Amino acid sequence: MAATVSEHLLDWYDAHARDLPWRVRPGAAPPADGSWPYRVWLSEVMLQQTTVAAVKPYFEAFTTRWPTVEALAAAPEEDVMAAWAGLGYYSRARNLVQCARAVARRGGFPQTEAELRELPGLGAYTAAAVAAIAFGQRAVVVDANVERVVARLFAIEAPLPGARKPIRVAADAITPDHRAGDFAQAMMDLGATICTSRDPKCLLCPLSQACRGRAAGDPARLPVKAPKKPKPLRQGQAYWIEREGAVWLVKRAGTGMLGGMRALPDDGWSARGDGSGEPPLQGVWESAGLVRHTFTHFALELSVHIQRDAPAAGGSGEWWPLDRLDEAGLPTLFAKAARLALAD
DNA sequence: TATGCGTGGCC
DNA sequence: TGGCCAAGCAT
Repeated sequence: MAATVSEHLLDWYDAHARDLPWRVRPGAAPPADGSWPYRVWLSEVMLQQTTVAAVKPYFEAFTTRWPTVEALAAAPEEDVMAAWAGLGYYSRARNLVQCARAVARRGGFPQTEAELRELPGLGAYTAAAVAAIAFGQRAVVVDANVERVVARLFAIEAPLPGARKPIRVAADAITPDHRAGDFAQAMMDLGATICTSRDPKCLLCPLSQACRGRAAGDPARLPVKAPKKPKPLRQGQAYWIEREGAVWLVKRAGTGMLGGMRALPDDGWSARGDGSGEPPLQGVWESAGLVRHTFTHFALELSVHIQRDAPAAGGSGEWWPLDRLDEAGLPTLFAKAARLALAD
């Protein structure tokens, strides 16, 4: 049965694999210029909790600008953070630079799952995925797609996240010794295109005959998930300080929310509570309106205030030319606030 | 094990 | 339209 599942799936993958910029077709040779593990790693990090559609333009931009891990390792962290702006989960960008530098120092990516797991930003999933896809190692690759497929295939009723262990055991049991990388990608393609969260297309599924979730009826209810906590609503202020065709930008603290990213000055709002309401400058402020933005764990209503012809701004920051604002690498929240201020 | 951490698309 | 969801990691 285990062999049957992986064989059916690999046959399906040979015929239906998605064509993605970071992939080679099943059976084709990877690029011979040594960039293959780099491209696999970069795509896997970008794809953490992020959709294929969102990743594509970033992957193209990164691999054009930094074609090798050595090139990325030599880049200023600031440039990488700015290039990552808009993709979210910015600790990934900080870890990306640290990882690239560690890999460049040691002369290339390690090839075992255990060594990969030691690199910054590589957890259980990414280490297994890189080991399997880039180096052909047998590894048990479990992401949200695999969890969904396996929970349905074996009709695992226990709710996530508690069900992680039995799901992993089941995934291990169906993972083949050969073509582990193709198998992992096939499971993810199946989850993304057939065994989708809503409205799974069982009639097109190569595993439907073996699927206990389908046999039990209503496979879409699996996997069962624990209820989510409600998101609090926070209020905050942001300040657009303009002078002679430039705006005052600050850099946020290295860790935590939007860590290390350029930003507008604000009043210290956070997931824990509202901002102080205190502007960073004296003077008259004009209201530019409200930005609503929902993060993973809270929603924010950000009031944007404008001061033009401002005197020298205090604290640390930089005057950023308005005609190059798109190069500042503002995360989406502050890009929205900037649009509001510029439209005013 | 629970929590903090982005964003955009979907219905 | 608001909640859900998407190739998770660090602590």
